[in-house]
Order: sequence, then structure tokens, then C-alpha cells
Amino acid sequence: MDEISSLERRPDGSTGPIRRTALHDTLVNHLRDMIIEGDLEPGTRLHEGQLGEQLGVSRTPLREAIKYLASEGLVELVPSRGGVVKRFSPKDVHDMLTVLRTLEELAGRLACELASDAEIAEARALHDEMIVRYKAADRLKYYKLNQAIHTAIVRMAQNSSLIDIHAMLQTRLKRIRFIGHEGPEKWAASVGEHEEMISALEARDKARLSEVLGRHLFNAWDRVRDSI
Amino acid sequence: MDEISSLERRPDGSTGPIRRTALHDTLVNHLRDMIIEGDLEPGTRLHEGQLGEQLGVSRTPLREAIKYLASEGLVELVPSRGGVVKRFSPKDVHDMLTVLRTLEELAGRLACELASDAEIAEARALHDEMIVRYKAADRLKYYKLNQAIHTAIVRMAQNSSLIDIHAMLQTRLKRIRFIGHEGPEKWAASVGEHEEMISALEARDKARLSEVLGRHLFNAWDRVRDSI
DNA sequence: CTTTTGTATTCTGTATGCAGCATTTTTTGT
DNA sequence: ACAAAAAATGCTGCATACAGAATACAAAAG
Repeated sequence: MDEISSLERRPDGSTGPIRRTALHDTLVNHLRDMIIEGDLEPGTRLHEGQLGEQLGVSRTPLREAIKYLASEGLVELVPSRGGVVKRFSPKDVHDMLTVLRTLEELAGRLACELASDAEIAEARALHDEMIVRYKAADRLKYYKLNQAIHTAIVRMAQNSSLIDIHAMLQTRLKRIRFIGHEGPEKWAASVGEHEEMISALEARDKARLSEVLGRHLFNAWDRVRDSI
Repeated sequence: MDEISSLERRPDGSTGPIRRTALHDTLVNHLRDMIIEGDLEPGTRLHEGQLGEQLGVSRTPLREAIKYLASEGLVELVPSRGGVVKRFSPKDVHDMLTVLRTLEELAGRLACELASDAEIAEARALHDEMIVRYKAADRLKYYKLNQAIHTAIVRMAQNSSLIDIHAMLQTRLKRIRFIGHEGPEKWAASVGEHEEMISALEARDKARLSEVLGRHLFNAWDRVRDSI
């Protein structure tokens, strides 16, 4: 069963006045996940009737969600043909990574200035946990913690616009990263870069953190470029 | 009369099969303009019934447009209260400018590497035209050309993601800039920076162009910070 | 006079219906 | 048998209709 309605139910059994979480958000998140995880491949038309039936909602909220995702850049709107899952060329990915790199370098500098000691400790905790997952070869959890660390560093920069745009680019790239599973030696290199990142952050070494973050993304590109 | 339908009519009197431009795009652009130009002030609820009647469209496409703008960041979606024009705090603006600055610095470096001579010549032409408008004290045309030059430099970087995000930030900031009318001496300073920009671009001097672009935006912030 | 509660209105959220465009299949003419 | 035209199908785009939530207002109780 893939119906959205099940996701609407409140997790806790509380009895207060039921404030239904807006269907819109649920739909957007659901569709976004379907695109990222490859359930909807690039080039696929988002068939309103069929998709709506599958998810258990009518066409109207579905259309609104599709328009929303179009503005996010995951979906392309073709006149009188509706929404189509956007296809990213290797150059598109490279372009996104170039921008992401610049933004993370900025985030690194700001984070060194503005982060609280507590925040840095949290990042260290995430990192240590990630290392555990790495040694256990738990790819999925490693991947999630990896993302969480990058997001944490961006949050420490305390710049809402930066947070927004970074999240947007991460989302667009998620699908790509989902595919690009690197081999053991490249994985090790990635972990090494993360070690550097954390120690630079703890030392509040702007230049070094910024440099590592940039190098990290550049290497990430090298690691996945063949699989696109 | 403010009806959208009038905007749908084709400007030329051609007789071929009428391919109606999608109402969605028209509506999005119209609403965006209304927000930027202050017809819809920050905090205003986007009243679907009333607004739809005013524009001569039904609620359905209007809602879709509102959702789209929400994803763009100009509108906030409040559950069971619909769309509200987003209000930017001074810190929000500062945050956006910080990001924009980093992106323009990147664009400047890339442009020096990748731009064709023809493109640089075009930018110079825009600049010269802008100077003419400046001397004529034609604020509106000056402003438009100013924007066009920045956009042109970003385009020269030939990075689609950079172009997208830059455009998004420019849109969000447009409303602010619309207000921030600086005095004569500050205006002159801005023009001076533009002179530097163009000559750095013509010399393909990465470091200098990047530096000027950054300084330019930083100064722009100083020029408008009081009027927010 | 203030506060609270019940009711009415208004607006959002969702569903459905209809018209037009695109594409595919069928039919007709050579 | 092949090509071109015409019909049929399916989907999107927009409008309308209905249900539920929030707010505003009024009346009653303290």
C-alpha cells in the first residue's frame, strides 16, 4: 500500500483537537522521495490521474505539489503535457557541484566564526558515529550521517539563505549521489577528508576547513563522474 | 482593468492556430511582479477568492501559482490560512547578500575564463548605455541596465545552476532594492565600481573582477541598510 | 463591564466535471 | 499495399462545487 492517507495519521495517540498536517507537504515530500530514490526516473511523465489514484488523492492537490516541485527544479513543466521528471546532464551536475563547493567553503568560514562550542561538539559526535558506521560498512547510515554533518556545518554558519540554497542543491544532487557508490579505497579517502574537516572545525581554522570542504566536493565529483 | 486574460492575447495579429501561452506562467509572473512592486505588501494574505476575481481567473490555477511562488521563497504557506507574502528581516537581507556576494565572486572568476570576446563587448555596450542613463539621471533605466550587467556577467560563467540561483536571489532582493534609493554621492560610488568591473572583465583579470563584485555588493548593503 | 461560549460567516482544502490539445489508430483514396 | 486524412482516445488545463476549519461576532453569564 502506497496511500498517502496513512502518512497523515498522527504518530502519537494524543486526543486533542486533530490538527491534520497539510496534505500538500506530505505529497511534496512523498513525490520528492520517489524522484530521488528512482521510483520516478528522469524523463518520466507525472501522470496526474494514475499517480493520484496510486497515492489515494485527487488530481488537484497533486497538481499543486507538482508545481511546487517544478519551482524546486526537480520537475519540468511542459505545456499541455504536464510535469516531467527533470534529467540532469553530467555538465548540470558539475555545475551544481561547483556552486555547492563555493557555498560550503563560505559555510566553513562562517561556521568557524559563529559556531558555539556545543554545536561543534555535536558535529564531532555525528562524525564519531559516522566512523562507527564506516567500520561496520553500513553504507546507508554512513551516507545519512555524512549528509547530516555537511548540513550541520552549514547550519552553524547561521545564514538562512545559505541553509535554504544548500538544502536545495543537496536535494537535487541526492539522486545522483544515491547512484554513485564508490569503491573501498575512494570511500576511505572520503573518510579521511571528513577527519580533516572535523579537526579543522574544532581548531576553528577557517582557511583549512574551507579548503577541505572544497577539496572534498571536488573529489566527490571525481568519484562519481563515471557513473552518471 | 487588471485581468490576466488581456495578457494572454498575442501581441502580433497573426492568424495561425492559437497556441495559448500557459496561464500558469502568466499568473506566476504577474503575482511575482505584484509582490516585487509592492502591490502586495509583506504579511498580506493572498486571498484566493478576491485575488482570483480581480485577475479574472478561477482559484485552481491561482493556487498552483501561489504554491510555485512559495517554493521560490516569495510566499509563505500557512496551514489552513493559505499564502502570505513573506517578510524579510534585515538579517535575512544581509544573509542573502552574503550568499549573492559569494556567487558573484565565483561568477566573476569563471566569466574571465570562459566569456567570449563578443560577450565582453556586449557587457561593455550595456555599461556604456548605463552611463548615459546615469548622466541623464534616469533612475529606472539605470537600475534595469545595472541588473542586466550583473546578470550578463553571471551568464558568462556558463553555469546553469549558478544562473538559476543568482536569478532567484536577485528576484527576492528586487523588492528591497526597489526601495533603497541612494543619494547622489553613493550613486556615483556605485557607478565607479561598475567602471572597475568592466575594465577588469576586459582585462580578464579574475582576482580584480571578483574583488570588485564583492565590494560592490557589500557597499550596496551599506547604501540601503537604513531604508529597510 | 468583562469574559466566555455559541453561532454564523468566510476562506481554505479537496473533489469532480468539462473543454481543448496531442497522439494514436482507423479508414479511405490512389 | 501505402499514404494521407479523419476519427477516437487519453491527458492536461481550467472552472465549479462541496466539505471542513478558522475567525468574527453576538449573546449570555459572572
